[in-house]
Amino acid sequence: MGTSDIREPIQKRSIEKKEKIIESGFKLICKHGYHNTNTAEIAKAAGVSTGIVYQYFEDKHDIFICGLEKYADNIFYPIPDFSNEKFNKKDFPAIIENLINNYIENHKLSESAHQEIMAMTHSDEKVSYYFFKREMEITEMISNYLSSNGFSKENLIEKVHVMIGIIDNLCHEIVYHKHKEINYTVMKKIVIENILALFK
Amino acid sequence: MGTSDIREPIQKRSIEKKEKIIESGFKLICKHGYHNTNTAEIAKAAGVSTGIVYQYFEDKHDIFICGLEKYADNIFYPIPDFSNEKFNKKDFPAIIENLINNYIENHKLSESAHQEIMAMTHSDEKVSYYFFKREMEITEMISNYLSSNGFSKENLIEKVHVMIGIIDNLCHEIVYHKHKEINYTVMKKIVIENILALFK
Amino acid sequence: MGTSDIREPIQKRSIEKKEKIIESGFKLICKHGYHNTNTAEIAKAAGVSTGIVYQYFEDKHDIFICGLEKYADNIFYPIPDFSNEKFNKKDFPAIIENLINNYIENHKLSESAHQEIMAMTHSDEKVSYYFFKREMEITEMISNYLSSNGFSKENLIEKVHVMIGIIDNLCHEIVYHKHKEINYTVMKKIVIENILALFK
Amino acid sequence: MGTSDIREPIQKRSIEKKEKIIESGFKLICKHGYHNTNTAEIAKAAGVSTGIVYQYFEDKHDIFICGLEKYADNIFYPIPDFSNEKFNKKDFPAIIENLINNYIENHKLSESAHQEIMAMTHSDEKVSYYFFKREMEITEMISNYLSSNGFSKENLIEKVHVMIGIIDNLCHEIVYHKHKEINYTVMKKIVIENILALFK
DNA sequence: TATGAATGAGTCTTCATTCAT
DNA sequence: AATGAATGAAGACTCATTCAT
Repeated sequence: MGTSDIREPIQKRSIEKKEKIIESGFKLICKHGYHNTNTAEIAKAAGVSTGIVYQYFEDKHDIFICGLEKYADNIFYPIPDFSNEKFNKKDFPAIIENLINNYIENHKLSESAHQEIMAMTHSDEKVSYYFFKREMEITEMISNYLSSNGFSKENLIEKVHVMIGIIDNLCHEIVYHKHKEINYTVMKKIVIENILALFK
Repeated sequence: MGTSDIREPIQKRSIEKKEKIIESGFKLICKHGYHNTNTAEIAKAAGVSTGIVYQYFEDKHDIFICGLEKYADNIFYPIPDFSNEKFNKKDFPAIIENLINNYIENHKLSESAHQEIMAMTHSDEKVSYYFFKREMEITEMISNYLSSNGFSKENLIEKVHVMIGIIDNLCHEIVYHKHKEINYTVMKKIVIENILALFK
Repeated sequence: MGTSDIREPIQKRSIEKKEKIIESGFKLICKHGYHNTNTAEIAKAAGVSTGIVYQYFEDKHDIFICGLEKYADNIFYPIPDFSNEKFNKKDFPAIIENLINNYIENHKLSESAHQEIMAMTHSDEKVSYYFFKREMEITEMISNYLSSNGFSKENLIEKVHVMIGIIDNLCHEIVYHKHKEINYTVMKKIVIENILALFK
Repeated sequence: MGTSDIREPIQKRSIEKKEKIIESGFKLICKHGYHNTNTAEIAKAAGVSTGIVYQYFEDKHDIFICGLEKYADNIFYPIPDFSNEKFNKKDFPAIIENLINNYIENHKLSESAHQEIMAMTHSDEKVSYYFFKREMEITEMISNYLSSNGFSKENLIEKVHVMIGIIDNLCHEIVYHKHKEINYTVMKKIVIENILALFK
């Protein structure tokens, strides 16, 4: 009846428990899909009873959203390790390569999370909202970074957005080993060159 | 599983009925998601009884796979309208633009099918297999086309694959209007230039 | 998702099945209380599966309401067996006695239904609405009957309402044998005299 | 069941705490219904932890019964404010009116308690027992009072019982405003006259 | 072939009660 | 004595699949 009796844990033990549920739940959902994961499994994986789950979360969906908020940074678009210092134009290739490697690492960590989230994007407004917001945030962040390093502002947003897409695709290929016909070392090289061309 | 009692319809009426179920089912599943679509809805949309569905299909999953096989060509990677004739290098930009427009049209038609399929890709081996296979087929098809038009075979597969990814991303952006910050006309222009650069 | 997929049975078999669920459900709920009766029990008592219950009814509550609508006439206030003919003033005592006997019969039949319904009256608007409406209907029906037989219209509604209350109490006493200290034959006689005095 | 570990509080603080739980619990249960009130709410309303509840009470049901025992006097049948002095026959109407007003006050205070208790009466033997016992006690008390004031003992119990029922109904009507068609001032007048007639 | 009524296992969620602290 | 986190059994409801007709 009340709007929500969700308890916000204060004690360290409880906080850890809540974190554990988010972690286990999000992991399972990402691995097997939202609908193929039930609350009993989540509770079991987190080492708690089913009941306690509902003291910390509204419902199953809430667990997923919490996981999204918690891990999204690392899943979608890792915040580039931009030092505040200006970079030299000749370092740009290295910076791109670094960015790519970061992405790949993240994709490896997040396993299938990315795809599950993409999946829910079109049937779940909350997921969709979060995903798109995050995508734009990172686009703007990179744009600003490049802009403050002397890159032309003209169509910068669009260029960065294209770049992110390219990198994202590359990562998927590499992490999920989608096609044996593709030589990933070559592909990576091509991607870098392509991005450099993009910013001329 | 095991021996099945699935009837392969011979009569025209029956064939049409089966096709209708595939069409309705696939459409609904793509629109609302696999788990948000139930067999009753599918049957109703197809104008048949729930019972008959199980005479044509193993189970609900089977309907989706059949839809995948039937419509995937148009959803994922439309077969480029390559005439067998050689093309002139100076026509390449136009060909690319054409390819992009084709893609966009297809995405519009298939609405959210693409995302739903991607979603199931990681929890469903059959979907995954079909998707990856198809992706590679089209990559090779385009590669061959370019190769036979004088493009260097060196890393061609990889280049084409990168290109497809870029186009795919562009289409998503345009079709789903994901971000209001992005100017899609500009983005499209950038993508074309970028692809041209890719093949130098 | 749709507003309701409740099926209205057309075939005789199905209609009977729906009736059976209402009957079993209402009986159980009245006997053990709404919260002490679960859907599995209702289904079992009706000789059907739990699933089918939800094809005919919105939810458990709906079953109860249907039972209410179906049986309420007999439970609360049986429609008095008023012939259209005028009655002679000297027959009034007999008519009252008849009314009382009718009530008692009904209470016996409905067992504890009456109390369960009263119980839900204050936490369930639908039940409450139905109950009060019915109560007034019968009050007005009797008022009209008496009025058309020459009884003064002055405060007639109120008098009838008081009368109904008296009869209702008497029935409860008699049917539930609430108190061994009470001589029910005597009580009944007193009630009749009291009602006569009411209408002078 | 069996031996219990229920602690009977001795210290003043504890006694107060137990009283508070009874009060809060009984109030909530009467207001929202037994099944719509959970122990967490009761504990919260009483300003104690959920755990402590089970040191003072067997279970949730026990809280309600304790409330019943504690407050029933005021809910069901308020002890008439009979002075021991004899009353004059001509004061009888005033005494009746006083009794009625007392009842109405009590009903207003107890809100829906009465109905909730009636509700549980038929699915709960303990409640039932207590309720019926109490009802008879008050009947006898009033009977004795009237008897000692010169009223004939013949069928006195039954008459008083009928009277209590009439008053009870009146109170319900007035307190819950059940029907807008009824003029309560008139109804009250009729009831008084009716009761006077009952005792001639 | 076709229907759609029927099944019942499976899922989310609640809550009385217990227990570690 | 007290807390409130934790338990887990129980219940409402859904839906893929089967079956009587």
